[in-house]
Amino acid sequence: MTAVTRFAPSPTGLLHIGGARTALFNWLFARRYGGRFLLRIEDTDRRRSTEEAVAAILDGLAWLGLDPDEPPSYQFERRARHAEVANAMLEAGAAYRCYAGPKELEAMRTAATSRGERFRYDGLWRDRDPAEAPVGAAFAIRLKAPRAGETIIHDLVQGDVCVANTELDDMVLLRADGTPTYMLSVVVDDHDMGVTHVIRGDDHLNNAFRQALVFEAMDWPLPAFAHIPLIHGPDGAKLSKRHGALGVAAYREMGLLPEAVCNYLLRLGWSHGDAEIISTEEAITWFGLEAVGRSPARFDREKLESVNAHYLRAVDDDRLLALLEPFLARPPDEAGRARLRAGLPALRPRAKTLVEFAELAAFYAASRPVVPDAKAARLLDAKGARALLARYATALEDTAWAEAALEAATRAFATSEDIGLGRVAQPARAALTGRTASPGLFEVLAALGREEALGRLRDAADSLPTGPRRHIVPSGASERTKAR
RNA sequence: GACCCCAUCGUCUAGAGGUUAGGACACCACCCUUUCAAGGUGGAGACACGGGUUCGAUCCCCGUUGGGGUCGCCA
Repeated sequence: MTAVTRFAPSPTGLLHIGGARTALFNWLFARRYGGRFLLRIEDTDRRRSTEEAVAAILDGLAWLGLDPDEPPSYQFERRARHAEVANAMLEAGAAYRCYAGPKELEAMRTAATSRGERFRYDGLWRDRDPAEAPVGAAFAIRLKAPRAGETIIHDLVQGDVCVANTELDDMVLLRADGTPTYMLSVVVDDHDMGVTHVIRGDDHLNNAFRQALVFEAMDWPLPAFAHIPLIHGPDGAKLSKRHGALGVAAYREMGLLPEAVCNYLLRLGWSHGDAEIISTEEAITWFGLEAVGRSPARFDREKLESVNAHYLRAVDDDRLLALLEPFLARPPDEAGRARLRAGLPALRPRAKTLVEFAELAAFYAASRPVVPDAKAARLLDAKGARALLARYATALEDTAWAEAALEAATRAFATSEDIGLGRVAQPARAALTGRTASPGLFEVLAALGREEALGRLRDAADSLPTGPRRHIVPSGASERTKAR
């Protein structure tokens, strides 16, 4: 089988998470069956389509690595072809001219609503003698839909879905201004592009019936349909602005990795046994529409971040460093970058996102003097802490600068001071990182390097108490000054 | 409201007539421990309800309830 799939977004907003998943499934399906994945920008709504939205879609797909196999096509450019098909249908008697104006349609709609019915065009001009048409008036071309029987879609995900043709109305194919509607354009384009599998959101399932009618009217082969369940927000309703329907760019800014986003999205509505972390290669060999679930899934940010944490550990150092820099408050200097690189391994299991990672890594990138946060300051201001750090720095001076040796030296120092390891580790951590929580002390010391580490220790030993009320105290009295 | 779709732990899901109903995220406890993580061990936690079919239903059928989607000369 040679599959041709397509992703067909309308450029009226961001590439949101649902669209991204639709694109992913289409991309995967094409890869799986050695076919082609196409991108079609459905920009026939001229008022709402924007250049920025097109750019956002292209950028988003590129970031996710879901590149189309051919340059994107733009639906509006094919309007002449669409009109041609509409006219062919008119010729064939599969469509007719409708002269009903907006006011008449509105009346129909309100009448239907008041009767508690679903609005359907009532076929006013369907069988009317064209001779009665107002001369020179604008007309729309409507599909002459069957009025009896039923239409069945053999959906690859939803199964056979059947609807009575009385539910379907004579939809507009070509507007009064001569532009094609979505319903027409989609069918013509899917046919002309040779699309074999239409994989899209469940919200299009109802459209599939109408589109099937057009395929039928033109005697074109029907593509296979696969309507995948929508992604819902935490409250169970379709993901929308309400939940902050974010573009994929927002996920990048949250510090998420594209491979993590793809992995998470893949598992939303599709599964392969107990597999959770799935590489792209595995996804391509495993993916299939038969394993796509039928029920909608809720978006869970925590799980996404957990998947991201997993991928964060696997990113190689160079890429991670590059990824991290935009998230750092200020770009590190050469030495800072080297410290950061050395500190990477111990940081990896501690961050779920690049934002968190950058936050945790800041102390490596920053240069002296380290400014302690409130809790760290309290530790440093504790009685005897600064003097202890001074002695500790001295004790480390001749130590070989490697984790094991540093640990041995530190333990020996604690023993000589007759205190527990924590009593020296905690203030040292505060001096070294400015925080009370950090990677292990010895990892930090090693990554910082001898000069920087001893410098930071002595900076803290030499500085004055940093409590909220900073008074200048006579030297020697500092130990009695309580930080409160 | 009409039409269509859906229904297993809080969430994502495995399961395709017989299972102690499995895994993941989150949660709780313990272990490890210089802090925070990570890791390890353990725990709590689900088949919406009612009828069928069957020797036997999470699984098949019907209904109920609940949730969702669609009802444009938007896409």
